[in-house]
Amino acid sequence: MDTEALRSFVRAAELGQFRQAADELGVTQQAVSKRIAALERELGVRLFARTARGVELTLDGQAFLPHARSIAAGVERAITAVRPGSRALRIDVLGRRSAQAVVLHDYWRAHPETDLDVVTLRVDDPRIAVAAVEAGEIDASFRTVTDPAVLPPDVHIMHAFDSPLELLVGPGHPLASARRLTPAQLRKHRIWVPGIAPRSEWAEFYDQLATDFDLRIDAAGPHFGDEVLLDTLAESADVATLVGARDRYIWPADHDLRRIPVVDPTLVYPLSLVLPGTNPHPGLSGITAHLESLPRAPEPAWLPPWATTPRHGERGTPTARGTRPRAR
Amino acid sequence: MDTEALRSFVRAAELGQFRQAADELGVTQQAVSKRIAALERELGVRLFARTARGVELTLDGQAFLPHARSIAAGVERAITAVRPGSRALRIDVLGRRSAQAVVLHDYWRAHPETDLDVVTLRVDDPRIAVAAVEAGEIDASFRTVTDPAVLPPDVHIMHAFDSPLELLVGPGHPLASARRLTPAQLRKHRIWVPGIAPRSEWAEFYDQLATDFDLRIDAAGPHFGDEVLLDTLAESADVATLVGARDRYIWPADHDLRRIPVVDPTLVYPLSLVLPGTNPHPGLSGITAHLESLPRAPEPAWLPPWATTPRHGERGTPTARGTRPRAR
DNA sequence: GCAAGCCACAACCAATGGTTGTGCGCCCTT
DNA sequence: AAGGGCGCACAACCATTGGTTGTGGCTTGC
Repeated sequence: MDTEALRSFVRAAELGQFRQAADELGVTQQAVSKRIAALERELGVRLFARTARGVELTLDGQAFLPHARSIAAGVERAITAVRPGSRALRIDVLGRRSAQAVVLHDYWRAHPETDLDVVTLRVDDPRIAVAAVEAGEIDASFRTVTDPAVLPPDVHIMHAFDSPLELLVGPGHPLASARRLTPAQLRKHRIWVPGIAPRSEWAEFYDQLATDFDLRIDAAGPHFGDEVLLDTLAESADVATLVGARDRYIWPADHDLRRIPVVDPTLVYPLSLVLPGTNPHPGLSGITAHLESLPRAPEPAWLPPWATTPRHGERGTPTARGTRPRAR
Repeated sequence: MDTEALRSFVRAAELGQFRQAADELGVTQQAVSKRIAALERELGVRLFARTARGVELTLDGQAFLPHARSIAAGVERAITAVRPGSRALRIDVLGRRSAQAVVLHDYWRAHPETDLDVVTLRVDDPRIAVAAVEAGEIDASFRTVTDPAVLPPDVHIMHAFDSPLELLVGPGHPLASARRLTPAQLRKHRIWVPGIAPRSEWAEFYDQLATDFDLRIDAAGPHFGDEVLLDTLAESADVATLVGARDRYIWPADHDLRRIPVVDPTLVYPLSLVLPGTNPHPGLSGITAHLESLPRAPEPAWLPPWATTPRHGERGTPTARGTRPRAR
């Protein structure tokens, strides 16, 4: 099926004439006639009744019209999604089930008119993401640059939102029935976070976390996918992992996994957004405003030392907050 | 843009290989390669990065994929909407702004998975609608057959829902500030209902209404469209019309038209649905169940004598209720 | 009765979209 | 290091499509 034929059909149905539609579309009347005839042949039904003063829709044509409109609009959106120069807002997330994607989805549901495309760079190195933002291939990226020195001058970074961590354990784990946990209670338990690339933002985060609270965080081993991780957790009595509270993991109901909030202090993974300093995409301001409206994690909270952006309405360095949990 | 190329793109993106996609689609690998190349040329971007073991999506390809999926799904729905034999549920309404369309829209919003097409036969004669139902061109029609003798044996009719009437007047009309009106209060005022075909269900209804309540109902004159009617009402100090309470008329805000409920008794236009007795469309049962769940108009109510279907939970003939309003 | 307007058909031609055959590059094996 | 396997791209070829112009039939309105 040819989408040009669909557009011709829509226009002819709206105008009631092949001739006018043809003029608007810049082709001859005969071309429109052939396009419609081809559509009718392909569908096996008559779409128009030919009258003396033009055409009018048959019942099949009436039923077909809204679908044709919707397809033509979809084609339009698809083209704007990739059109070089003025394409739709494009944001890089680490995964479709991540809290980042959830936050973007929330924004899109509140502003459904936004042409927003969510993509994944499939690389761990934040420098590649920064380069992609700088080159304009993506309009923003949920990455953290722990060393601000690597940022080019026309690339900025902002705090996106706080992602409080929860412990994810199977039903046989000794902590499975806890309603909430403190970091101190995690001390003797093995926490397995596979698939962490060395020297990545996640590695640094877990290193710091393990040091500050004396935890047994095991980042070794390849990551065979979420399914393997979740299966392992479900069957094991001594393996736990940490997940973001807003991450959307999906597991079979019979796995009976439990998410347990960690509090006092809340362990916060601070997510950042890498953005271009010059010529940002016009749709980006809505996203940043939405991010700034999100509440920060509740106090007391622990954040890694490289989260140098001060929390709203606060003075002092977050590093000071980070090294020792502080009661509110 | 060719939708076959889009389907190829989606399948290739999902499988990560042109070869497999080509096998599934029943064409050669070279054909898929050419289709994708044509898409890329048309869009002006590269959709796939060619690797040694197949292909993987570029950022543009990632952004394009959900749109391509949505278009392909739309094409699928468009085809099922008209496919002879097993097409989508198709229901005839008198107009897109009528209460009938509103009720169908309500149903569809509650059951968005329903493939439902709303069409309009554009004829006044209910016998044509009955013939269309009998022939299977439409699956149901919101028409009223006042003489059941014309119904073929395999076509049925059911009460659909009650449509209480409201008076629609401009700001200069003497009744414009009323909160509600009784039929007796309408007696001296001219009520204009243009575009009523003689001997149609509407003509019979208004005839009966005028007789029973001694009203001045003027059904003469051609109907030049809703805009003309609404403009006339807005400017006139002595013309009013009747509209269904759920009809969706749209008028400019500065027209300042008012809808005034008519009560004591409520004037009810009883809408019916014409359906086939044999081989009804499988999706029809949901519609009829929805219609039966709708509340009847509040008592006291006036209905035309030919509304012979007894109201739920009532005995006796509605004709008796019709000739004289009865208090609850 | 005739002119005007609109759609369909015919003839023609360029371009498309499919095929088969082949070449190139990468990975993995030996 | 060499070679086979695999997967995509390019070339050549051909049937079909999708555009054009020209024309005819039909209805409508003057």
